[in-house]
Amino acid sequence: MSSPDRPLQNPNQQAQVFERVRQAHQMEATEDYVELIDDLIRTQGEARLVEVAERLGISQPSAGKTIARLQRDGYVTSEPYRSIFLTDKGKQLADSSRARHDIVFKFLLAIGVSEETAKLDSEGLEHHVSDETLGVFKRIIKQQVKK
Amino acid sequence: MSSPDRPLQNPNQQAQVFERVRQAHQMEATEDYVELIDDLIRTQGEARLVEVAERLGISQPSAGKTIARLQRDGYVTSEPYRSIFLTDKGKQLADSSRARHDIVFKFLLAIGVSEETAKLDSEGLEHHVSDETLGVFKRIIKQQVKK
DNA sequence: GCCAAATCTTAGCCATGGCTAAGTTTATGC
DNA sequence: GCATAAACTTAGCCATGGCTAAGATTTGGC
Ligand SMILES: [Mn+2]
Ligand SMILES: [Mn+2]
Ligand SMILES: [Mn+2]
Ligand SMILES: [Mn+2]
Repeated sequence: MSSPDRPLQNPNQQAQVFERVRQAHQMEATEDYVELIDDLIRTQGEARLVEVAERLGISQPSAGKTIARLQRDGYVTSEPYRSIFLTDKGKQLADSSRARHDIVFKFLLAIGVSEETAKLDSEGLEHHVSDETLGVFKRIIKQQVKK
Repeated sequence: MSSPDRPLQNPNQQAQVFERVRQAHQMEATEDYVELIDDLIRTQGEARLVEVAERLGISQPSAGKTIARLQRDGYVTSEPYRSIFLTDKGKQLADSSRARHDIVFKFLLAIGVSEETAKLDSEGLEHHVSDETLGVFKRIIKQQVKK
């Protein structure tokens, strides 16, 4: 029942690890919103607040507040009572976020995770995968396809 | 340059995916704290606030506030100016969190990610891995060891 | 074209998790 | 054992991201 040794690492190193997670979380809402807005524009022609809120499972005022922040930070534009548009910056973030999300999703499928679980897990995992790890994921997806 | 089809899923289903990520994030601080506190008790004999704060890379008052919440929720006990102890509930959460964290870390190593990146990525990823995916990770770690 | 329903905004609330500044208590060194 | 340093608490600030209730605007049906 004894647990394996786990020597403490350098305090400053460890602090940098947690700092990086906090940074990832700071971008998370932004990435999920622009990705969703882009999906809605592609498939429905426009992104309405009511639909963004419904798909996130939150209230319209909550979604509206975050949209205001996204506008403040230059990811979207929106006028009162109108639908939401992505800026170039927002579109670029949406594209890269979706690409990363898709790789994480396909990777999970490739190693044998079910569709349903892959969909659930990838929504959270996507924001914490480094470029290096993403590269490894891509390689494994390719190998799987070959077989 | 065209992107693959990505039909929108059912709104309610999608909302449940995001709801699950929000739940995971709600437990995240708790898990990281009890895991760290347990590590400190194991290796240093006790967990002092000053060290918790230093290793998380945040101020002492910030760490203290979260410790107060953990106490309120029954994960730790602490008296003013004394070190921090885990309750049974806290110890159990620490153990399962560490086990999961270790599996995610070792899985990344097993598929070819570097030590440094595995350490960084696993700190965020650990909170979003379902039991099903964790099972697949374990299997792949075992296979790797056999080779 | 008008009324009702849908959509969106505004106002105000809350919890979490960051911060700094300043005060209190405990520990340490001499 | 006393002075100083270290550790901890308190107070008060902020941003994010949830909520409800209620008011404003737009849309759609007839
Ligand atoms: Mn995504
Ligand atoms: Mn996501
Ligand atoms: Mn996360
Ligand atoms: Mn973590």
